[in-house]
Amino acid sequence: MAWRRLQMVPTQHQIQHPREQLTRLRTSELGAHVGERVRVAGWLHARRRLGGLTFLTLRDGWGLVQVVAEGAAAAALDPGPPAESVIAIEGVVTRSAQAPGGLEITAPTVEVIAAATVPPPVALGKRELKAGLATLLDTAVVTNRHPARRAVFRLAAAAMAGFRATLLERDFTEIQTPKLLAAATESGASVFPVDYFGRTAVLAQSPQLYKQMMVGVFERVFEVGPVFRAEPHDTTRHLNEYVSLDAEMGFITDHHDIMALLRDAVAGMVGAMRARAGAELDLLGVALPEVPATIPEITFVEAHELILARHGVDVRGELDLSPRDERWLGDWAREERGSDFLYVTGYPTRKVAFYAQPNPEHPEYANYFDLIFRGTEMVSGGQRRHRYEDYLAVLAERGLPAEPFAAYLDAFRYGMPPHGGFGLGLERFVMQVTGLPTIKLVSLFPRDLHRLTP
RNA sequence: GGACCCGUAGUGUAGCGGCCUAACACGCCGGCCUGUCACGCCGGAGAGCGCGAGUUCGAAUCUCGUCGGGUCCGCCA
Repeated sequence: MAWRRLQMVPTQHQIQHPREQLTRLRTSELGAHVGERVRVAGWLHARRRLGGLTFLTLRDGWGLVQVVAEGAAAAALDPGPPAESVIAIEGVVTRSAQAPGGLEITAPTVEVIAAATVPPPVALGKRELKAGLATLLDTAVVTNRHPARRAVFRLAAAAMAGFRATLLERDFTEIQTPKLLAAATESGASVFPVDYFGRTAVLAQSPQLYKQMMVGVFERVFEVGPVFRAEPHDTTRHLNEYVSLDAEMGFITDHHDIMALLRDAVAGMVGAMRARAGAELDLLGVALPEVPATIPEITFVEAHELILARHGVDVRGELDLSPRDERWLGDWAREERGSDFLYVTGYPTRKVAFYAQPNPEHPEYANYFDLIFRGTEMVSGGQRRHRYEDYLAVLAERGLPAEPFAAYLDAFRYGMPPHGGFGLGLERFVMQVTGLPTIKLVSLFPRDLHRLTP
């Protein structure tokens, strides 16, 4: 292992000009230190050797920087530590038109902090990762390091930050509801059972019931957290664990108040992606959507008529929209309304969850909406029922027992205002923004029908 | 749960009955190269074609089973 020679090579304790160890700078900070001798540390992203001249690319949590070694310094890097080894470099920040980004570090000394013991399974120093989905996911611990992969997750983080900021501005309180529950939060949905001290609990498939209860405490709440779905779905837009961005708010007139709130939340998410992750957007070549001041709205019934008129397919008897229908509606919104976003409102009451408030004038339709983003359903939301007796009636009508919902129903027994909210799938949003072909590439460690590791 | 597709070096692919003692690219190893930036050039190692059975004179190539992966639908975010 010839690179071990490096460990004998001068470290920061032995360099020619003994001094105290420099404070580590991030690669993103180097522009303010041109001409100074600095210390950077990170991963060995790439190496190009040209005889007496060696280029290293160092990657840290924020970016990349080129390091140029000549002469003896280059010889000391022959062959050097394997890719992805953790190294620290001290050298002079130099402005150079030839350097990527216009900056590079010259006259370096290289210290190996932790050598990689194997080469990465997929070459990480390339512009693109050449690996299939299964390889990418199975080796996510290292492939997620690639700048293009990391950028996706930074965008997700920016989206969450924008969501939080928007709701905090509007005096929402962030809450965390329990993920271990005694009973399913919504009827019919598949849940994961877990052993709870000898009893069977389930993983929360939605914060729905709890966030509604919390309207009784705070009026306005939101939550960013995981939800778990035991549905054995196997598609490019489903995960069995995903991040749900939930909001719930009291004293509304109807679902349109929620739709306006959601519009602002989405605009806040898009704005935060632009403000906080511009470099990542550039790297991925992502064009952010425009969020219209008012997102176009079409009713469920109108949507069916539209599909008949535009595509000659009669789905008027259906209780829902199929993925194909949603793609068609997305195309229509894009072409006819110039919007990537489209609200579909007024879903059939018997199709939506029991807590959905029916339209007072047309009780067969609910004050409910979906937000379609570029042809895929991204959000569901609406106005909830808020009267105790309405809940008793709907539970009875649907043949659901009241006992599992006792605490939930108590909230209404003790008085709740008209309220509503929504749940937005973070990964779906980021998938649609980035145009990635599968939602599994938007989750750090996706959980799907076949994958429980890593 | 239903329909369909695919499993070949570390990775991505080609080969689709004999020309395969399995090819190409990236990665890896060795050599040369002082401005690369998907560096370039030369050389090398690395798979016996997911696994099992069968058909055939002959199978990576055909059939069946099995395991693994994926796409679409249902359902949802």
